[in-house]
Amino acid sequence: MKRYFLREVKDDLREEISQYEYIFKNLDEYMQLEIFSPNENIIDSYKPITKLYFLLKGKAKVSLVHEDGKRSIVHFVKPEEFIGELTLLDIEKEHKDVIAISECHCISVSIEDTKDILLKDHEFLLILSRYIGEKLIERTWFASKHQNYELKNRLAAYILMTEYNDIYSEKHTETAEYLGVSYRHLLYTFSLFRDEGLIFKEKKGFKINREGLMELAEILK
Amino acid sequence: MKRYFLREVKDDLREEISQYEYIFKNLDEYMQLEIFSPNENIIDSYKPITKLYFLLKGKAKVSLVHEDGKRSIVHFVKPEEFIGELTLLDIEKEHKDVIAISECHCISVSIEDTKDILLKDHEFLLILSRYIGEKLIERTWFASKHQNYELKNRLAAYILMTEYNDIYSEKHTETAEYLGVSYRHLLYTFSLFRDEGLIFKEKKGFKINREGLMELAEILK
DNA sequence: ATAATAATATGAGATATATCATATTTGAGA
DNA sequence: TCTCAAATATGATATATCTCATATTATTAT
Repeated sequence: MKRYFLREVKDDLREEISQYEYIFKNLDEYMQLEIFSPNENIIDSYKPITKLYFLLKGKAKVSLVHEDGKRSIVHFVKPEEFIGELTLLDIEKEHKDVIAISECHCISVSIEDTKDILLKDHEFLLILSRYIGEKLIERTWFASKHQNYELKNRLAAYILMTEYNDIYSEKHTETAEYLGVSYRHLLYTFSLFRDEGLIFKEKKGFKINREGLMELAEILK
Repeated sequence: MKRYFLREVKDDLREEISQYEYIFKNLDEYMQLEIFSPNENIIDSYKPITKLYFLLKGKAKVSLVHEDGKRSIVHFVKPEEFIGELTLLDIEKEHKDVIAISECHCISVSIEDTKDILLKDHEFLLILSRYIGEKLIERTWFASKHQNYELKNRLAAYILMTEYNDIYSEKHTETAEYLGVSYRHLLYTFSLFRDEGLIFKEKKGFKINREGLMELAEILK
């Protein structure tokens, strides 16, 4: 992980950051830019969280390990999302791992230094409430669909959600941990999709048949 | 549903309400007391939400109906919880049904009238963020356990969570919709629990064998 | 009190998903 | 380049959970 003070940051990047200054008003002196490499931990579940992060670029996964050793991915963090906000609010007893999937650029501020300011700032708190509320809505939706529909429907929706230019190229291991099914069963469903012409293997990922997948996914709404 | 202005409310009840005035500071003129009977809708998914509620007494269920007609209960609302807060924040496109299970006493304030005040009040927003954040943590935990453990473990944990004086007396229909399994399968698991001496049927509900259930539940942590 | 509706119960059979075993391929680090 | 761990892949078998059918018993509303 590389860390920079704002004044050390190159102009173009500083420009990018300045676009989010309305969130961390007057906290320039506390803001740093941190860059994480793929597979690097942004947050470690066994280390205390000391900073609030705001992701500018990249993708990270939030995951936990169950008592029986299996792992669940509970969220994929994307740009313009916070990391560590529940610790800022002092409501999380045990936190999760956050691991960079691709290179991640984050704004960071020390919780200790900025908590008193942020938690009295109604504009910040409104942004934060909305962010947490949207995550709650998204997770509630996801969990209720998980409870009610089988993998083929959820997988179709997930492929459509993550494809880019008609190519799906997520890792099967991560997909299984996110969708909460065994790797084996995920692969059965992939081979079913291939048999039915819903996906076509390419060197890099799978070409998708959008209409076919939408038909399977639409029951989730 | 019966609705009262604060001034109409009896002294002892007004006393009870005044304990929460730190939440709705200076909004006395907007506050009302609403009383819902069991099975009455506090929120209807097909009607717009116009009020923010704060539950004082009673229990309510938040549920949704899937495209295929099945119902999921996503949350049980208990005293000191909000209802309608995601609408206040303007982030919920489709909201859910909220139905009183027992008689529910709620403080209500009109969103239209109080939004401008509440969303600029950092003390209120901090309370709200924490409330939403705690729900997020709880729901994330619940969903990940659902993905990873089978019904017998989750049911044992749920029985321990809801029992009162060693008696479990939730409705099977609601439990099935909350735990996200078919009613049939829930009943199979109940009869398994009876065979194994984990619960004993009584006139009103089931007597529980706490140690036995804890053994099954402990893997969830 | 009566009818209608919801909740509780149980059986038979189907299937979505898990477990375990094992082999091949890919990618990252020394 | 080589090595080792991770990711991909496939088979065989077990089981957790679902669907549908059908009765009985409580509750609620008229």
